[in-house]
Amino acid sequence: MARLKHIAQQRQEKLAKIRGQGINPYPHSYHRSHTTQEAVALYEQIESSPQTTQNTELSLAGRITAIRFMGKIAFFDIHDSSGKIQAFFSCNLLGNERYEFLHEIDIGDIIGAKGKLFRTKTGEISLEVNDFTLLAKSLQPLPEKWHGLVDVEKRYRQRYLDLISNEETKPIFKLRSQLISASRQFLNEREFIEVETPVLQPVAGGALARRFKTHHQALDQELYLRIALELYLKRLIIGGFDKVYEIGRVFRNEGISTRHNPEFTMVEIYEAYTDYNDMMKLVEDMLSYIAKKVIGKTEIKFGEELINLAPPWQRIYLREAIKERCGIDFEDYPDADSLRIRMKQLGLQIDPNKDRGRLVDELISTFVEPSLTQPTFLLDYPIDMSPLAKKKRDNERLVERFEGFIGGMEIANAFTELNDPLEQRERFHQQRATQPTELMPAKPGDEEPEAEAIDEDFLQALEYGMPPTGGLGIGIDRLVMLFADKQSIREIILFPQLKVK
RNA sequence: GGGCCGCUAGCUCAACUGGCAGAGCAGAUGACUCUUAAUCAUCAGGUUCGAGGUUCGAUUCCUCGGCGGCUCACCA
Repeated sequence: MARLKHIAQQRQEKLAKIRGQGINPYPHSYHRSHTTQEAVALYEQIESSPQTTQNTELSLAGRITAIRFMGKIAFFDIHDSSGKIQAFFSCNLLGNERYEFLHEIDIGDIIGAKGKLFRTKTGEISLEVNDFTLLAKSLQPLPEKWHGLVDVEKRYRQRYLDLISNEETKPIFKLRSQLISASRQFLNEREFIEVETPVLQPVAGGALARRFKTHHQALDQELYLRIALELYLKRLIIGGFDKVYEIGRVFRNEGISTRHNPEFTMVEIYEAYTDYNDMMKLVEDMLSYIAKKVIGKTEIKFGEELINLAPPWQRIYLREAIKERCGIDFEDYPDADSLRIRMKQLGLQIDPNKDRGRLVDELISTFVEPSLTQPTFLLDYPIDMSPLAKKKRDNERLVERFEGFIGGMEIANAFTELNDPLEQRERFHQQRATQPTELMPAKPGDEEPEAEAIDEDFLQALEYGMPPTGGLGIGIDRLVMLFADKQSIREIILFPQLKVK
């Protein structure tokens, strides 16, 4: 009883009272004729065309978010997913008994109401209710009406309350939905086919990240949650689907931050007989298509910046970008040790376990990434950090890879896919050899090394022959952050990962 | 995992240098036939995140722990 406090207890008493009157506080269904938004639009239309003064009865339903009694009349605010409308109740119209029953209704309850639309003296379109039905009794008090729910932790843990009481939350997730939907449209229009590949994988590859491990009982087999979509989508290219994509969740067992959630959504796109140049074109076209579709223009505001997504985006060679910003030409440092020494000279604190690829990555994120506000492609990465990309046509130490940056965030990653099965095998082995220790089992008690079991099944697939292919990955969450102008990934994921209390 | 900051009524926030833990909203009761952060009157509502410690006395100071925010590391 201490936990089920005062208000909840009072509401339970009301609930019992309602049941005592033979009323079911949780009926099975209710047929509404309009959403609140449709109702408001309907009345505006009726007003603007005087000849059709037909004002018919309609029925609405939603959650009560405010109650204002004024003696023998009352005003309730009713919210549904489309918006809000005011309901007007009067003792005259409802009769004493039904009017009195209104006192059993609380803020937070769901009701259905029938009546005709009108404008109040102060000009608000309202429903003059001649009949109403309780559809669900609420037993918990809602957050305060004026400030809403401010406590960030509660907003994430009880997202439904955030959605109910903070008006600005719902549009973010509508935007997210539209963005994903526009991505599908774009790709479908270009005759890509959408596929679904395993989330549970015996060998989770395609990226460098710690995995989540799980176990299948019946098979008595270890499985991993996927960390990328890549290796299965390439199998489909080999299988003869020339244009495939998948939008799906991937899982990375890494740190959590304002830009990282353990599970996040990626779209990966593969197209046979293209290379990374074609993929650049695809990213530009796709993002400006999405922008036009979702917000009607290619300019977006992100923080203080105005970003224009219209193609063509700036293209910079990675080597030049790094050299320009910190004076280091990574081509002068062919191994991790020499590069590390050079970086230490700049006052950087360097993790001694980092291999050359990771050191270059650190140069990017320290010196280059933050300044890439306008859409920019960084081109041609060192081979060390890209085991799945094909070498440059004229440089053995670089691969045909680009990353797309917007608003200082990495949004896209793409390469001309490596399709030489023997070289791929060799690169996997090299990668495993330089694997930093932190990807190895953390505790001595852990079983087999987690890092880089080689995906033999994938290598076998490659041996059957994969056409030259361009591949592209786009982080949907980052894209939503950009479009929603949010600096934290938790604001654009409905239920971000939090510790269990 | 490290650093900094935060946690007080259902919600939003106060409480000076350590001295009786308070307000608004939400709730209950009453008044009110056009309100909309309705208004007015009355009432109720607390393990001050948890456990220790210092003190005559702790929301306040100290230690440990929990959860969160920002940030660094890892990563995308």
